[in-house]
Amino acid sequence: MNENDNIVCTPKRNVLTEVTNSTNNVSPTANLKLLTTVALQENAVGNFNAVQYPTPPSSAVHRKEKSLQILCDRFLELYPLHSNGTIEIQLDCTAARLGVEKRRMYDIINILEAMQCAVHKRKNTYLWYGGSRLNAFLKMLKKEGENLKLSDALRGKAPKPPAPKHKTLGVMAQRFLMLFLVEPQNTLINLEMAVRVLIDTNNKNRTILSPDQQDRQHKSKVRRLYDIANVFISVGLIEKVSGNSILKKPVFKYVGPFKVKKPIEVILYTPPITPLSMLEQQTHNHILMGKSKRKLEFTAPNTSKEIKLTVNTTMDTPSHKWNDILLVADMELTKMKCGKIL
DNA sequence: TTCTCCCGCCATAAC
DNA sequence: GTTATGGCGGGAGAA
Repeated sequence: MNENDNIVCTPKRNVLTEVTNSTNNVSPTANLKLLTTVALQENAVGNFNAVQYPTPPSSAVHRKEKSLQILCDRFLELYPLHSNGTIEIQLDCTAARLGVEKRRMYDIINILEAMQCAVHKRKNTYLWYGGSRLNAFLKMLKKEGENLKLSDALRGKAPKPPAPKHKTLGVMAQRFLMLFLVEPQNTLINLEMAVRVLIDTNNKNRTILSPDQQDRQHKSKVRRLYDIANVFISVGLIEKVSGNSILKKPVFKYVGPFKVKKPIEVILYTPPITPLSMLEQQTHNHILMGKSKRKLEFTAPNTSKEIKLTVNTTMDTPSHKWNDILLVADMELTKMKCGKIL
């Protein structure tokens, strides 16, 4: 008898297919997902002391039920925007509680971090501020959007802002939001036009990209904006407006700063929403700036001057303005189509 | 057929 | 060297 016979071999990955009744091999990520589910079920029996979200078999879960918007909704149930003080978020635990892969948590937390709802504290750990600093940050974003002349860039009257080097998703989220903030209330923006403003077409790499590569890059950015838009909808910053007569594709409208999710949550969690003072901002700047090389462009207001600016909340924007913006969108799409043909 | 966007590979940063 | 993070695009469900 060989002594190696007593050594327990590492099980083959596809052994879990017996549990899932799948005939296919199980990837490492799928293994993790399954283990997470099993852990959840065991924790449900034990004392997990948390809201449980048992994960139904993937075959029973519709695509829409797994959307980033719904996932973010559930995330915000765990960590409300109106929570008092700061909460420490363990990313892996949160992913397990929501029954999703950790990768999906990065999608959400990166966007929320870009909105200063959270800050990366250390490995696997984020500090959750909720919406406490959102109002002040939106004012800063509006100012920055004006500096970047995004409103003019939207109409082709100004150069597009330079491409971000790091934290693309977060930076794109900030810039996407800027587009709404620099425009009057009820301005409709669609993803195609947003992408064309947010992507720097003059960067060096652009010149060596083939039309096919450019097309793929464009589509990739649109995909990212869908992700961002879904999180923004969940947060209550924007709404999807469908069924307009000019554009077939949905457009988005700013409805922020952010919504109160449910009446019961107002009772449980909601203090009055108060803009963060500059003093408080400065106190936390060292945390917000971080030391990561993967930085966001805008992390905190820099001057007291910026705090004086207000977000345009005019409610009586004339309806012809909608048509104006839709016309811009239509022109952008037409230009894109023509450019593609040429 | 096109739109929407989930999923997970894999490169890079962080440790 | 290992692990954490996040860019990216394939491809499948929804419209």
